[in-house]
Amino acid sequence: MPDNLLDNLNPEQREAVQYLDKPLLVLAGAGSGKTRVLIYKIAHLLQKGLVKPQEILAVTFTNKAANEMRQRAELLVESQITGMWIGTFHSICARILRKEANHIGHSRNFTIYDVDDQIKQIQRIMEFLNIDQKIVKPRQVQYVISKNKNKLKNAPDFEKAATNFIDQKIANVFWEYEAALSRNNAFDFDDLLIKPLDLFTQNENILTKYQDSLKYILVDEYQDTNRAQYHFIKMLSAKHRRICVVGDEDQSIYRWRGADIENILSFEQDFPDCKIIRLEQNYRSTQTILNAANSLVAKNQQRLGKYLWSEKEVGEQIRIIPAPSEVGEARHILKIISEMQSLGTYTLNDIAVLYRTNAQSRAIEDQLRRSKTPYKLVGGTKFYERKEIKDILAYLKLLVNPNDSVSLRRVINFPTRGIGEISIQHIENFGREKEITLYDAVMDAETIPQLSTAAKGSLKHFVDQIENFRVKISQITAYELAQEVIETFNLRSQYQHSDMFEDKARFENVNELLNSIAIFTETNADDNASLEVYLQEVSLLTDIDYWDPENNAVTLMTLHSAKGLEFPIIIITGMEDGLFPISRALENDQDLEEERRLFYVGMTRAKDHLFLLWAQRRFGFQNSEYGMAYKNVPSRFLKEIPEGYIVRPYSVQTGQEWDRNDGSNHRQTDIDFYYEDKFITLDEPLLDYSIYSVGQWVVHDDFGKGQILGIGKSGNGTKLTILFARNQLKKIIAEYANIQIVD
DNA sequence: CAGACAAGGCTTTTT
DNA sequence: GCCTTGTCTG
Repeated sequence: MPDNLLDNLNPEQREAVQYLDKPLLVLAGAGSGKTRVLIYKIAHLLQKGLVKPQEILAVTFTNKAANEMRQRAELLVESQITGMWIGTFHSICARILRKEANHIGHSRNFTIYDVDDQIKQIQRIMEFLNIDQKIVKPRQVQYVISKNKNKLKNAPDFEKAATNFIDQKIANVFWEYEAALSRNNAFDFDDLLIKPLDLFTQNENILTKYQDSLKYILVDEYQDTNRAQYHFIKMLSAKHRRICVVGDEDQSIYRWRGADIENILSFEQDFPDCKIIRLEQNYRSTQTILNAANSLVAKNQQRLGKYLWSEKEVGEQIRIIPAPSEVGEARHILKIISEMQSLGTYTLNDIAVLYRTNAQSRAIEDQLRRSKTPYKLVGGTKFYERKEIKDILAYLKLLVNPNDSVSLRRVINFPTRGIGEISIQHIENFGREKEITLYDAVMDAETIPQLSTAAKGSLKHFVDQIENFRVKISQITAYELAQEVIETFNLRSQYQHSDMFEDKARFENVNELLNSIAIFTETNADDNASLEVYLQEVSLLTDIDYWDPENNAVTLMTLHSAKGLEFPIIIITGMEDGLFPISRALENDQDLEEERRLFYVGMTRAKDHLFLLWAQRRFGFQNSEYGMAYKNVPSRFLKEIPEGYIVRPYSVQTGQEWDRNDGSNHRQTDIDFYYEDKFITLDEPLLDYSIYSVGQWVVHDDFGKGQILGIGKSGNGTKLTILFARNQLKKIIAEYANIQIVD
């Protein structure tokens, strides 16, 4: 164990590590070594023998960060750290609920519902309550319920506040929803945070137990805590008050999820005797990048304020690059990648492409694939949300928790066993009458008069199979069980002999899932290797937890996912008003400030080079029209960066600017422009599956000359959106109309 | 009751 | 534009 543990820290970091007995707020700017402080603090506490590992509660933002933190602390103290409470709020709360479930009417084998499960449950309730799902949308109901639970408002609270018809309906669903989850022995994501609060409030002895045993509390990314999380740590630290929160109000980007920036802004009021330490030296970015980011975020009103400085070199200017379209933007990314690689100091791992919305990845992926550039995509369709994976997990969840009616409904006729929607209705009605769970109703299928003999036989067989497996849970490993379940119910073989590309991918995904269960079984000690723990942990994993920084490839992800990471080269795409900042945030200052913080987070991920790209036209939804290309205006944030830090290319737009409201026949010329003294031509067709391309001029028999604004499919035909003279916007099927391309 | 096809809705960001 | 959902047909 090294005695000079603290020598690697700067004075402020060292002070933060050694300040132990009172509440501490560390305001840590981007790249100022806050993770370092947390790791050294854990190591320091353990090395001095001040606390035992199981007496530390350390909350991180991702599971991945938790693992890394533990491993790096282990390196410092030169021994294994076991038993420490480290993880995300959600995983720590799940751990507590597992231990204490019986005190709040659940058992430890509870199921965790994701948004998809929640919506399924809500739909069933709405069917039961005869609420028209076209008028009140289940997705909306889920959103409202979650939003309220986030604010610690329960069904009675919501009902009291409900004034209009729709809210009253939602209130009814809210009540039923809570009852259903309770019957199902299930928690949703919000419950994981709320239920421990109920537990602590209702059982003072349990609260005391945790207050006494968790002697030191550390919270990372404090600016992104919500009300429930705030109460959670406040309750636990109330007695000993040995709490250290680390955060940066300028990086608060989860307001939409209930995060309350007030939690960090008002920490001083909550803990009047607290100490505040500012970490303002940035070790990550060049002075140019840092100064530009500082200037940007200084436009925000809601902040405590700090000014980051760096001893790193001035570095290259930030490059702003306009592209004609999202395809052009993607091609610029290729150019940047090859230019950066030609410097000889960077690998593909050093490059990340960031964007505001997941949908933007498509065009970029497309170009990367064509140029055979390896890339890794974070986010999008998450692994555990894929149908084939959810099917298998639903079987496993049902085995562990037969009360879970959402999972039961998912698998009761998959693979098909002749139990259709009508039969399920009969079973449900029966269960409701007898006040028994859906699974118990299925077990009693024999006595349900409305069911056909075939259905009864099929259900009997199904129940026998499930019961058989339930006995095995305690006898064989989670991996063996999953394997047998997959074999028995044909959950893999049905994808095996298919020629379809999707099925091949599904087959591989099933193998990958089995692999992950195998790893879990191997790496966890007996009592923690149970199927129930696996299922609960897996529900809380996110895509970033799988991101492999080693595997040599460019990383693609949302700006949100990039939080906490750093790369030598950052390319931020879609710097357009309406996309970033996103249109919905333009309406109020608070949302706009959050967008600005998000941009700040993106900029400060960069160590050496920063590129900001925008597309003059972009396909996709905009102005509530889909599949259309619209002219974009560069992001207002670009103007907020002082000119000295940026370099803009010279665009050779010889013609007038493109304007879809202008019926005149000028040709689009923004395909070509100068960039850093080089003349770049993007002369490949934008969409190579069609002889048509966006921007092309065509002649139509009736409408005359027009310009193609959008290309799409309609059945087997090609649907063209064309702007003709006198502002006539027409959608035309190319194969039926007589369209000539004008050169 | 299951598969095929058409219409409708929808995108911020995620535990 | 895409994906999910609903409806029609065998």
